[in-house]
Amino acid sequence: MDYSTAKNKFLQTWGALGSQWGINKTMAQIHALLMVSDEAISMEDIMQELQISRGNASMNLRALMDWGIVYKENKPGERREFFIAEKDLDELATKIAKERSKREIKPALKMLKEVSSIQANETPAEKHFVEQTKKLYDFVGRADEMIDKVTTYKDNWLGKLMIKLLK
Amino acid sequence: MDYSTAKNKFLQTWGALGSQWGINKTMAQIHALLMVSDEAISMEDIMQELQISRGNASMNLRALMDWGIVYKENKPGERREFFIAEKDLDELATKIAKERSKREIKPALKMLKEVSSIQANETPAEKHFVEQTKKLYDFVGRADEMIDKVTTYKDNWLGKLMIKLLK
DNA sequence: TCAAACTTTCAAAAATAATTGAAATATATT
DNA sequence: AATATATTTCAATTATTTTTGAAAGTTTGA
Repeated sequence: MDYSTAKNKFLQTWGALGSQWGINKTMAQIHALLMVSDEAISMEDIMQELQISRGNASMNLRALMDWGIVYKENKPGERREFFIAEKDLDELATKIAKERSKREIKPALKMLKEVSSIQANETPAEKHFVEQTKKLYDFVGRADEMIDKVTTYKDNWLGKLMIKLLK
Repeated sequence: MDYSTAKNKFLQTWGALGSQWGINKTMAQIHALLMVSDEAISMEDIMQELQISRGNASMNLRALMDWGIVYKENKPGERREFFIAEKDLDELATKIAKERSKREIKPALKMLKEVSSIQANETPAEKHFVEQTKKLYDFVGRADEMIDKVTTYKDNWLGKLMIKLLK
């Protein structure tokens, strides 16, 4: 397999993986492209490489910067903007985890807290509803916390020890 | 907030959360409905409660059973089928993790192995591509492994210790 | 074996999400 | 200030995903 084929395969598969996890395919692909590029890339080049429109490129680059995993880079003497990706994978994972937690998990937790706090009457149905949503609240809360801890401490000694122990 | 409002809010929000993580909204909602129900539910009742068609209910129940997180239950003297959800949340998380790993992560790993194995020439671009995809391969592989271990051992003493230590 | 009760399948329709492209806006240069 | 270059916005279009519903299939029991 040659470089160009490999690169295409990578961009293609990474985009599909993104989709499967609720991330816009183009967004995943732009990030993938920046990840494997040895230098900053202009919007023009991104459009060219992924065959996408200017609007699409602009919007998804904005989203990636909002996530904190892509940065602008200004080249001296160059008018247009260049982009680079966060390449430290631990840092990347941490940012993605924190962002998804904030945007998606935390609101779900809030809802679980609310609905599990209703005054249930004596029927089995209502009692069970409260019981289950309480359990779900505890569980999701713990999982969210754990992901946060695991990503935060991934590169320190404690984390390394744990990860080793888990092997 | 009364029971019916709370239940609706739960089903609604859980469905949205599913969507955000690449899971069919109805599939997430059927599972949610079964999770908080104190008894097995017929397809008819699921259709009724979520206001969905027979085909939709049938297909998504099939998918949930393929994931191994919903089971059929036969009531004596009853012709039609009833459904119950896996209610042990550790077990649920384990099954979801294993299934997503198998369907989505493993194929991505396979691709990363392939594309990072190309014979790169001396250009910085090709060298960097191989370097990055190799790193990605290692990282995704480790993450995949860790999720597997964490979920598998979640309810034994080792896991409990770790989780406590991570607090 | 037949018919009633129930479930599955899948092509067509509907709903949702992503993308385009051109006008508007912003920024830099002369 | 005027012009050129670059970026953003967003209504309209296109693509993708989900849902429907009726026909086909299956199972049970009379």
